[in-house]
Amino acid sequence: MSVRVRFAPSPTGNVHIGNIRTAIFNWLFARHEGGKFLLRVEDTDRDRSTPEALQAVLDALNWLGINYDEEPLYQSGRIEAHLAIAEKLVQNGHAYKEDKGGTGKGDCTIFKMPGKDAVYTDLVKGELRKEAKDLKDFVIVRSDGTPTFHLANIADDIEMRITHIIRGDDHVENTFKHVALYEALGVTPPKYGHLPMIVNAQGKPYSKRDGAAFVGDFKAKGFHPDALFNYLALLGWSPGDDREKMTRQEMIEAFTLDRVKSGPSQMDLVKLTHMNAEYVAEMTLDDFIARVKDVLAGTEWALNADESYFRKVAELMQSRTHLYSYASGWKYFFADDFDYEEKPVNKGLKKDGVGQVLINLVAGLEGVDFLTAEIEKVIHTAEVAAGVKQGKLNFSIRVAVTGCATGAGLYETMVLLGREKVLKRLKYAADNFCG
RNA sequence: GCGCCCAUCGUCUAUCGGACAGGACACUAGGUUUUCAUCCUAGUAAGCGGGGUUCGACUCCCCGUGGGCGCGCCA
Repeated sequence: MSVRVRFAPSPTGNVHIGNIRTAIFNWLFARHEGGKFLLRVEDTDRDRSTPEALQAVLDALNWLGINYDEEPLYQSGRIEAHLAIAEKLVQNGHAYKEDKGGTGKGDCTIFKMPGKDAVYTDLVKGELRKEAKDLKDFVIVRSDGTPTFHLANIADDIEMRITHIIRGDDHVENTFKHVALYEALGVTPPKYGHLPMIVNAQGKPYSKRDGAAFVGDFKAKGFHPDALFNYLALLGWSPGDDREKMTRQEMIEAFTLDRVKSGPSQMDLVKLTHMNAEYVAEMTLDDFIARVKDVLAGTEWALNADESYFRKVAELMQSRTHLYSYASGWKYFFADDFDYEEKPVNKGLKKDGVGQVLINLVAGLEGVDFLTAEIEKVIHTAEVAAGVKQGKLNFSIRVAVTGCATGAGLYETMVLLGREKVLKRLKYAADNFCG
């Protein structure tokens, strides 16, 4: 029997990070087993399930490279089928109709639990059992005639011939109900595996308040999809050795559910960022430029930039770009109206004597070839003249020329900027910031 | 409240009874005879507590503690 798994999002426009990790584990499992990864769109909430919302979900999957097999199943088109199954259960004597709780809203259809202890073996948690007294009958069709989650869920899983259900931890208790439903229908239940949840620093479910929570947020913040995928795959799962940065293929080969941890894991944006930096550092320059330009779309100085000059800047900055969004700080390479950061200015420029040193530097830099070695010599000479230690002046010069405290190699940055801009900014800084 | 699940450095994790509990992020200290968000080196840091089982326990069992999840005509 070949493996068939599914990802079943509700198209509400956003895909939560916990849900996408579930998708990743399902996908990895399917690819590892040589099976199918299917998509089911749970669009029964007609108000929220707009075409745009569905497209957002599809975009998120596509962005992360999570491809699916076969045509998606739309749950909204299957209500008749769901109800037919409920009717069959009533006829079999496995379900009954009743005005539950005496609401006066009319009868709903209730599934009758078999009244025996339930047990199943979870692919990640092991054998789980529940006593009959803790298993209550539950509604499968509401009094307004609409099927509930439980009914729709198993009906569609049967229709899609799903063999393994890998889903969030919060569904463990439901599994006893679902298995009972399968058995009442005379269908062999699929295997279940429940994934622990992703929590925040407080141990609570990871949410929007903890920073980025939806796939789109990570894209907007400048994360590379492969890095997010890799990081999420390792949250709760490990290949068993010390590998962390892995290719898709390596993850597929190593992925098994018995290596999934059963306790919750805390999301660490700092570590994700580090992993992202590794992906960025090793990609080709062309790819890097394309991604960065995507982030910079709509930014005037970037749009108007000279191609080959932009390329040089990107080359210089790639290894220090942890997130694509860092590129928004490259403005000083392209335009003179960049912002000077307050702290570095206070620390590097607003000190006695710095202004004069910068002015002296202008004179020194006017007469030499504008190359790193020559620039270095001039700066050293200036340092000796000012009686400061070698390298001491670099920070002030950097702030004067770029407005930032950090960046690529100072001399390389100056060469790229060119003599004209450098001298102009040195003078500007001396005049405007230094005492 | 009842039921189920979980428990290794601050965080993500390795270890599936047997040598100094390993790696990564973060942090700290050096180095790269220039900054630095890159790179290199080193260091700090963990088995929740109590009982067992065993020659031997992080690993198995029990109790406690802590945390998570569930207990809807929500999904």
